[in-house]
Amino acid sequence: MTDTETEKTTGWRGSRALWLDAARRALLESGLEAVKIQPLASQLNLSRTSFYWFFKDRQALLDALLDDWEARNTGAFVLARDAYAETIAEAILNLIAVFYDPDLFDPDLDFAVRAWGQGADAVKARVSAADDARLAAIRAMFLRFGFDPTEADVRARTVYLTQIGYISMQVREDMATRLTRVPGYVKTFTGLAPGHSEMARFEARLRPT
Amino acid sequence: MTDTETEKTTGWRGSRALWLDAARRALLESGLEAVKIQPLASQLNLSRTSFYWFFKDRQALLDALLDDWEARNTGAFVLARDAYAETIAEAILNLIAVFYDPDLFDPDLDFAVRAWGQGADAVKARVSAADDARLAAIRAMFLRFGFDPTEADVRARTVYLTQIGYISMQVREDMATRLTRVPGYVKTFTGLAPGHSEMARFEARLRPT
DNA sequence: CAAGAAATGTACACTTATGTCAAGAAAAAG
DNA sequence: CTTTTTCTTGACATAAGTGTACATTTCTTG
Repeated sequence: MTDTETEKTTGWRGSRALWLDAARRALLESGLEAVKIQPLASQLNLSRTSFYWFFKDRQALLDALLDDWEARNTGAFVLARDAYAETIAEAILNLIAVFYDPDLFDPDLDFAVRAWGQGADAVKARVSAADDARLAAIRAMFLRFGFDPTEADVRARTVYLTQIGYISMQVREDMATRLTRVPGYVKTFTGLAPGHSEMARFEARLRPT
Repeated sequence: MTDTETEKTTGWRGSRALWLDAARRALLESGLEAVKIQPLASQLNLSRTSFYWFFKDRQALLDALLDDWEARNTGAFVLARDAYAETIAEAILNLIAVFYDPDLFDPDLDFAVRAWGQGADAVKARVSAADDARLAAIRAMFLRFGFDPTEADVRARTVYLTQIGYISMQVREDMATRLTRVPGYVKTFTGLAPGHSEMARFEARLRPT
């Protein structure tokens, strides 16, 4: 039960990570309602009660799931905030790149946790805390480029809420479609269109994905 | 069983509308998971099985709930699109007024339905359709004021997604706090700050709420 | 290869939900 | 005040989920 992060491969069929992964998949695809031990056991071809060797009860699984979300989707914003940028447009492009990178930010997971929070106050509180921290990071970017506090706040909100809105719409678009809108967004967000070299650098960065 | 919209007051304890209201409250406060017949019956102090006189089964209740959402949160956008406006700033203010008016648009219900859609494809489809219609209405506003199609699209998205994002964050702020950000939003959304008289007209409109 | 630890599975007890049926009470209509 | 329609309820059958106890298997280690 000592969770030292690095789970070495055992000869056993099940594992804590296996149940957790299955739980996350269920949460992503069908919401909290689908995170039930019995169905997960079927998917894993394991006896339902085997679960209780790894987790005390269902609540322990849900707690682990929330920790997992926080670990995955946090830090990306701090990364973007501290990234090098010569103009506000470049800074915003850095941020957008984070949103577009599945390794740094998982939009579906974020939405699923948000939906989950509707019914669970403890979850809602953690989501709120994350929102505050993220907004603060974005606001810092605008402040650094000389926007006055009030305007920095509103612009940061516009950037962040637009992303949360996009995530909440649960759209599935290919990268090409999304990219066509990026210059427009940057212009709207900052009041200034991005330069050609800035866009080129941005697109190059997205390529290896 | 003939549902002629105008439910007259009967001497009976229960009614279709009573169950539907309770269901909506449950959906709003705790999500779909809470929309169960047994708990609702307890809240209403009615026998659980009484429900089946008004609805065929649980699914029928959920269908009604979705119809209810569509009836409530549709049309508001068309209203805003067709409202009189001399400038794009005024047009956007008309739209924001719709979002801020609980009689025209219920943000919590919208979020709850969106969260519900995560697990139910049929629901997701209806939400998507609503999103498309709403985006189209907002895009039309920008087009009417001479924005070119690409820019109108991105700006419409920014406006709409910002709202959906705000709704999804489930924040509880008083009207005064929200109002302070409105001029900033209009400036970001349209590229032009609203005039004093425009803001005055907007605030006056919100007053009777 | 024996012994112990790690994981699995079976049986049981319990809870909460759904939906049907038929008996009955309460309004409304006559 | 009777009849009829509308609504209410309790009993039943069923399903899906939770969690505990204990026996059993399967790996790992000495």
